[in-house]
Amino acid sequence: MEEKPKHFIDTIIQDDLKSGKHDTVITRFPPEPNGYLHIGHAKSICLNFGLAETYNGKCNLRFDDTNPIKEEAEYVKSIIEDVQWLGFEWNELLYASDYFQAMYDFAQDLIQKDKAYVCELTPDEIRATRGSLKEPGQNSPHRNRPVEESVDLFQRMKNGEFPNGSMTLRAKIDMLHPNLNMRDPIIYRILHASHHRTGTDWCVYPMYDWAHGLEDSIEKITHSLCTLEFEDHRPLYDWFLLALGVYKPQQIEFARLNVGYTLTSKRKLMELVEEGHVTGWDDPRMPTISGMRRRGFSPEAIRAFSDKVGLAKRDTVTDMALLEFCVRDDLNKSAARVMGVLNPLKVVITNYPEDQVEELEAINNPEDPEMGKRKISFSRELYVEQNDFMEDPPRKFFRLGPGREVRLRYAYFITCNDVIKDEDGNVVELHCTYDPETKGGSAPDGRRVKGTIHWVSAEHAIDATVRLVDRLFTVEDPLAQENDFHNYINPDSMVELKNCKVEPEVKSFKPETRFQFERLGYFTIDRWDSDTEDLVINRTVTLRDSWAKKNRK
RNA sequence: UGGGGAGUAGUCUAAGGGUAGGACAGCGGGUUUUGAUCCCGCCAGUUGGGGUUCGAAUCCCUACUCCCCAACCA
Repeated sequence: MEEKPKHFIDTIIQDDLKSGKHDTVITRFPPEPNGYLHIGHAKSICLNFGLAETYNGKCNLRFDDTNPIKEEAEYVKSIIEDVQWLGFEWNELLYASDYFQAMYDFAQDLIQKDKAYVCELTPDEIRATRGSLKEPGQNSPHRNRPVEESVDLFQRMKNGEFPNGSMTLRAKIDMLHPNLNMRDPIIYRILHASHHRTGTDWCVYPMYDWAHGLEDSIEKITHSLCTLEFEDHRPLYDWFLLALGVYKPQQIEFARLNVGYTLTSKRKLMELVEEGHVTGWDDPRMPTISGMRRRGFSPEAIRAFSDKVGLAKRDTVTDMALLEFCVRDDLNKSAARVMGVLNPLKVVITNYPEDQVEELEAINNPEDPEMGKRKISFSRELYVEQNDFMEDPPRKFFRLGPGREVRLRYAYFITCNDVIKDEDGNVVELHCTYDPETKGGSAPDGRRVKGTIHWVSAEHAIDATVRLVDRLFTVEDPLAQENDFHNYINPDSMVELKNCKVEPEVKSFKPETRFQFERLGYFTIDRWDSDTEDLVINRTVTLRDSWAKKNRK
């Protein structure tokens, strides 16, 4: 608590604690269950739960379920799962719908105070009389109807006596107000719809501005954090709570997170799902929490990222590279290493005995000795990566080429003698010799090799399908382009490789195990599509590759 | 041309009158049985113009640029 504040909201909280305005911190994460949570929500979750954690306060998970037309129980379920997976515990699990009766009662109170009225204007008429950015609005003809009449009408709205759209309850504020939100905003609309929790109990549903402040107030939220677009709503938030004379939390706005080469808009993500550009909300390419999970991102990495992106009030696009850094940084420490060959090229060790098999020792994680060692089988026929061989390599290519010697990781030095091709001239096999003196990978004569490559024993390797997951879009900001964002969907965002050859060790990995294929990247076992018959592996992120980078230029 | 916000290296973010700092990215080097990790170094910034001040990213004026608001969405 004595710590230097991490950002402007942290500063406000520390000041409030110091001044005695509050003696505790109560925050909330208030998602609408109308879609899956994405990386932007992860930032908000980490912020709200993190602040509560830091100051020994509380954070509620509260579903802002005031619009039955868009909300579904499926989304509630996914959101609960996502928050838990990220590793946070809520103080209470709540729903705005828990407060429907209380909100209704407060609305009656507002009418009694002559600060709200039932309006019978149609949606078109309301729009027409709201004015515009530079034109003031006009009063509704029902604005000054007697309180009793509004009381009666509102009750009958609730009782379902009127059709959708025929009436609204509006706050009586100021149709001339320069802030459009203050021009007699609607606080209740008629909706004959079934709600995921309250069924058909209600025919009227509160609007966001009415509901949200009340939810915060009822829960005694100290700091109500939301994104910048609600800055214009703060005067209304305050007006309602002041008008009712109830506890008023402080709303504080921060800039939402944007990340390059992807989208953080629930609506647009839903389009990608519904139009079949991805396989679902949790497609490994999606920036949803469930998508990132399936791709192999760890909760720790996402939390570290949320911490590193910072918090301020300006619109920004965070570099995807930062997210990738956080993922690598965490997985480097935690993920076991194994070997896998994505594009296999057969290698025959011509001087290695036909039926011999040796068990060689390999380190599971050089960053963590606790993770131990394992045995890997070596034999006469192996697979190596196709791009670890070049027929006519440049000098700086530290891998296999005719006459070149390399080290097979944890095994032997081998030298390439013959290149076997098919009739089309494609390299299909290499004939190499090994140096029996170099077992384990070091030469007694002190001879050094420039390259070390990964391999698997042909006889022992198992097949796997590997999905190379890449950025979803071809441009950094798909919404800032001349054309619709659909034009920038990356056609190679997920390339599936069949018949990859991997260490048999991988078969023992449970779904969602995160591991490294040495020299390639971090991978995970797909939580849905993989089984013991058909191993399906997603590439989370590549390793940094300065060789590839050099060649790109 | 109504209202509300915001402008600091390529990106994100500190510094609130006193040496513009950190992270990511990039570049260079060292170690290395992963061209990974790790270590060292470098590059690079206050939107423009005035003013106040010994001293301004910070205070004042002004210009400019960008974002949000006209759902019975949240």
